[in-house]
Amino acid sequence: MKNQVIADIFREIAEMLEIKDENVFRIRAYERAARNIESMPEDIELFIKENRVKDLPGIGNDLEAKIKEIVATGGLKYLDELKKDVPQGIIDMLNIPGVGPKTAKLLHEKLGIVDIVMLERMAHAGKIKVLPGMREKTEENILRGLEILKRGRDRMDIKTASDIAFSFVGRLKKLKEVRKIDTAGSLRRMKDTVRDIDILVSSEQPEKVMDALTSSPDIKEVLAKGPTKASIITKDGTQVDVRVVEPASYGAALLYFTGSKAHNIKLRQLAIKKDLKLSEYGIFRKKKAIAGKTEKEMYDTLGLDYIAPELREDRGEIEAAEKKRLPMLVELKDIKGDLHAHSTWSDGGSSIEEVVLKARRLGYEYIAITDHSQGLKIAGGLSDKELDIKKQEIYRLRKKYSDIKILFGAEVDVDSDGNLDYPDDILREMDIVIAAIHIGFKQSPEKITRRLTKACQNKHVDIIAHPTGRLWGAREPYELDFEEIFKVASDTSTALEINSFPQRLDLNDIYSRMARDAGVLIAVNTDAHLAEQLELMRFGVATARRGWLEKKDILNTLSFGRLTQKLGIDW
DNA sequence: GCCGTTTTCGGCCCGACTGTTTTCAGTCG
Repeated sequence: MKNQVIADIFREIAEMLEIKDENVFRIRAYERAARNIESMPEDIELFIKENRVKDLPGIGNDLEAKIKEIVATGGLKYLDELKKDVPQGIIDMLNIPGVGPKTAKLLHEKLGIVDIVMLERMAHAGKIKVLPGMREKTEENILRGLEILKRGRDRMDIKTASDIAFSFVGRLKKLKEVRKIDTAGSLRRMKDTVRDIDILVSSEQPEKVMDALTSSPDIKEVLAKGPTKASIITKDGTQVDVRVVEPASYGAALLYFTGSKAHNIKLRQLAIKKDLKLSEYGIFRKKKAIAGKTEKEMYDTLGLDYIAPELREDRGEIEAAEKKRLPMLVELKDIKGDLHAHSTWSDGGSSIEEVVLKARRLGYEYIAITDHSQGLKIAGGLSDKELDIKKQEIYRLRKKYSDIKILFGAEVDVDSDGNLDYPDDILREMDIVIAAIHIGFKQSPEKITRRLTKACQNKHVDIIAHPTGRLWGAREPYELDFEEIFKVASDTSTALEINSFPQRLDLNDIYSRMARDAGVLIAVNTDAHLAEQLELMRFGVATARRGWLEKKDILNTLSFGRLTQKLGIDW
């Protein structure tokens, strides 16, 4: 899977060409290609094999050759050539908020600045404000940008972002000038990680909203403030962008502010084809506004079905909406139960009963209690004797709560050779068996792939949990031969999991879609270690939606009766 | 560098905010 490598190289080229002040459209061509390749739901090597690389949008003769070179050699001569002309230090300066290619180039040419350390020294020494087109303010802004860069504008996981946005929206909502308010941006699209928080407000008195916002006590810094738009940094270092529009433009602004950028660009191109103009204020024929109040109205006017925010990544959703062939995306209410939850029997913090009670409150038909297996000592894995006692406890609770089905199962460790941590005669007794890797992450992709396919081939295994092992901010996903895994999972009717934990969300959107296309069933589980964490399901469902999944693609949308048939549970 | 039911040449999404300007370039989303 070289998609990301290729995208990174193209993006690097685009940055260098910007510094070299090349034709902007040539630069955009590289950026566009990078975006497309990065987000495509198939492996680009497949396209090379089938000689269809040029079928990809934004790829012509030249980029096709470059893609082939990267896949064949791992590098690109053209990039090496560019690197001779453009010092890495200038590229690094582009990471400073407020510094773009023009400024970086000027700083390099006039002051010989080659890295960020040197830039900071020069700024403090007052050498920048004497350059043409620069004064005190510019120098201050560069220093401020350096501070922001140092503090790190890292991405947050979706739940953290969601929580911050929730409290922010809550406060702004109380203003009497605020008519409507929504979060937008990648948070509304439910991307797994989010960099900054976008909020859209509808109001007839934008200035008052701006004033209230920028004078709020939990704000550390105001980056920009105009009559309708402001960017601020909160005390915990999160950037929040707020835009205020009039009600007549609310839908257009929500559409624009939700993005993605690629989705917006494509919509605007579509508008141009129809002799219309699309902006955040509406859709215009000549000068006359013909849509803008709601998003639905905007899509209608373009001849498109309404596209859910989770799909707006320019991954074929606009074409599908034109043909009225968008998927009927799965919804949270379609989920009938959670098939992966822990209890105090292993490393969970809630008793089985607490988990069951929570599951009932969520209206589930069933809940699986799947504690760790014996080998995983650090997580309090259960021996076969303990399993017996736990089973008795589950039987007792089944009698007490007859309105929910409590499944007896385990999250069984897959050892470094692909063997399961319980023998078959124990697994046979379980309603549900989840296999997962918790050790040996550093093995070669081939070996990890073999471990997982071997686990799939065990007839007792129903689900593979968090297949790539990613822990956002802590552990990179391990590389796998997905084609092979999907094939074996499909052949053996083993479901792959979307794990709803915000640091996991693994499988991710792209791989979920690939898995589904390969005929693999998906299970959306929480892996809850506390009863309350059963509520994380909405993030897993969001990831499934981003992967274009429908109700029928997901194991735990089945009623209990259908589930027992599917899994061969003897109830 | 890509792309084409007006085109193989001449286009390429649209607008807000800032700082330096005296009408606009640079940056960002």
